[in-house]
Amino acid sequence: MHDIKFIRENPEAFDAAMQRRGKQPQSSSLLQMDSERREVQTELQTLQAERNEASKKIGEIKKAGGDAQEAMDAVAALKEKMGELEERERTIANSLNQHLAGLPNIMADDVPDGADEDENVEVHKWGEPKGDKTPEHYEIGEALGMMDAETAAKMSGSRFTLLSGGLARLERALGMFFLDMHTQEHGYTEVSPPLMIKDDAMFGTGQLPKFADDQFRTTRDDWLLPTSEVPLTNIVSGEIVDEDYLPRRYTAFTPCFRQEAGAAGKDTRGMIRQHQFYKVELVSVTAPEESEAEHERMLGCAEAVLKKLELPFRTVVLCSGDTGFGARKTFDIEVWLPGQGRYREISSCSNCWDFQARRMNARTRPKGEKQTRFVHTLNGSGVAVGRALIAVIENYYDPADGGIFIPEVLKPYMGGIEKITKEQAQSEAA
RNA sequence: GGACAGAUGGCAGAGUGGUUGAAUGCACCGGUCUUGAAAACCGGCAAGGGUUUAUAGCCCUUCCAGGGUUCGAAUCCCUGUCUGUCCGCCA
Repeated sequence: MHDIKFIRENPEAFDAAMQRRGKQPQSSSLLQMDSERREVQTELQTLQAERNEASKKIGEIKKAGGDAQEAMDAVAALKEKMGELEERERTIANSLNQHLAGLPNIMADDVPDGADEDENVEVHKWGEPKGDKTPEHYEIGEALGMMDAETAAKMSGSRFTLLSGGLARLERALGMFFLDMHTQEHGYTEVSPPLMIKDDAMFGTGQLPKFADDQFRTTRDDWLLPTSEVPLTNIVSGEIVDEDYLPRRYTAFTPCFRQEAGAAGKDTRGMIRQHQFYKVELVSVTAPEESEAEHERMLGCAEAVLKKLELPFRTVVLCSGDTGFGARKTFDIEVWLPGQGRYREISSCSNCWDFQARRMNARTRPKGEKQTRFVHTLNGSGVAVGRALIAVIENYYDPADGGIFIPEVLKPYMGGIEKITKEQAQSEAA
């Protein structure tokens, strides 16, 4: 959500910022609504002042036992005009707010210009991709008998997968491992949030009103969370957080639900793009001047888990055309998938600045000061569990027998086994 | 799902139609006292908006939200949301 005052004072800067988002200049129409609103407001307030004054007098006359009829008639005459102005003010204000709520965040100056993901700029690279092409994860999983899209489709339709045996456990192991890293080594507080979310909270993080089509809705008009960014960030909605308690760092391991409405035909095979997937999310709430450093820190936390898994990755800063609605700046981490022979997104870390905080009215008050200010919010995947599973399957694939080696750090979570194999699946089935 | 109760400033909590934007306590800020601190005492302390060179003044709005009654609403009426308690059902 944008601050109309900022737009009033910096109309050119605002238009330039929207232009980077591929939007027409907005300020003149916004400011016209704004000045019209203020005009109506001033007029209305003059009448309200008159009414208040007269009402006070009526009270005094009545108290003294006099006849206030004349004064009462005078006030009654004001009412019609006031009702009209109130109605106009409400209409203009609603329209202004709707426009403001639909505009994306202003991007940071160091976000590179670019049209789409091809123009993202690499900032880190870690690990050496193995040259050998492997089968894709779903080929490996199906061959093992532990990844079954058909059975999932039977009960749930397309874009669902049923995992079993070693792969089901591997998914769980990844989630546990990420959570333990972030809580024990990175200082995040583990949260187990609700998965059904109300309109207001979805508005707060920016999924509404523009992206309703990407979400699932329940029969009681809740939304299924598309990411635990929503509940984790909304922890501070409507709050005034003591600045001594910042930064706050939350993490959660939850399913995420997405329609993938705009992705028809993309990644239709396998687990890359599903209606339901697990993700470990990181959310930070910081004082305004801390958020840029926190953004780098958060990125480091996400990269750390991939390093521990020894999965090659590269990190890019998203260009202007690829940066999401609520973000001021976003890093994506892309993990190497030997089955596809390319890097694929596994984490997205965004600094939202005060954009979400304004929408959800999340503030902080420096100690001893009267004035509150909006917090900054950040979110990042730490990392997407479903895609991490794919990466492990392909990067730890053993072409000799079609099995999957267990990464060292996951062994404690896998009952100490070294490898997932087909024999294992069969013996478990037997 | 049924019944009842409630929603007031950072927090707790008064306030049932007329100088109530709101008692009181806590927290916070300034001061007196003190070597310093604590205690005690004195004073201050809501937010948003309009107007404005102004963080001065003046004005408006806000006691969950939206509508209504009234010259006038925190206070009365209706609708909605949320919270709590009890009952039912239930992992």
